[in-house]
Amino acid sequence: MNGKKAFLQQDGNNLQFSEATAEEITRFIALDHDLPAIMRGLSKDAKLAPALKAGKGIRILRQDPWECAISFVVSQNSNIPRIEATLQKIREEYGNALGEGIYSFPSPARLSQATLLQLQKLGLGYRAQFVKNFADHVSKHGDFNGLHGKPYADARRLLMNHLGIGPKIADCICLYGLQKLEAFPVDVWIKRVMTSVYGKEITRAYDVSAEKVSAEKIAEFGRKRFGEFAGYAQLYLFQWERNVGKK
DNA sequence: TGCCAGGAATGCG
DNA sequence: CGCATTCATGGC
Repeated sequence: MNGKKAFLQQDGNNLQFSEATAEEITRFIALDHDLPAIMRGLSKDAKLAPALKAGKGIRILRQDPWECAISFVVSQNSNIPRIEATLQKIREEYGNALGEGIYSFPSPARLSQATLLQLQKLGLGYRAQFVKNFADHVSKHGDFNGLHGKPYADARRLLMNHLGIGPKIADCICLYGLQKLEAFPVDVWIKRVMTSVYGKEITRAYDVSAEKVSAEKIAEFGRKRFGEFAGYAQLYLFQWERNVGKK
């Protein structure tokens, strides 16, 4: 976090942390999001309420936009264990050693020094080219072109100009990196849970069978249905769907 | 052991 | 546009 290591652990209602300030922790886990108010608003949707209840307390993090972007570019068409392993390799290979086996996430300048071949050797597959292009661009231009100050729709569109960033990953960057809480990323899990929970409504809204509706339609549906905190609805639905079948 | 993975680019009609 | 195919690799 912020190029340093930090430790955080929850003990009941008590949050314990070290090697970071309360302000840093508060910012990272976004305690400024008024979760009770957000839950009150979203739970007016009776179909969403079970997911909210099951995942009670889950929060959207405030991640560094750069790290967030690379992380989600790496995530595309992959699985979570592999994604975590790959990101760990990137940190070990190009980040700074912080002790205790912990490494910082590399800066854009540092990561752009990696060659395409080196990135491919980390197991990135075809995503290596996307990471390379994006690292080169950000290290050259220095920022995200002031994306923070732009409205959600503009930020999303600008992100999608980059190779390897489509609708879903742009939405994840908007949500977790830029704190555009109305973003509603649609992946395979969200597609599944949305068609099973809101199939009727989606069919009515778009006049296509719920199974055939495109990801972009579901994203639009989610934003309209859940409003300014659609991203929170997405997160709870995602967790809910992934935990189906588990205790 | 083949199917699937927190998708996106590309090409086609 | 909207749809189908292709992409590189590892987890299970």
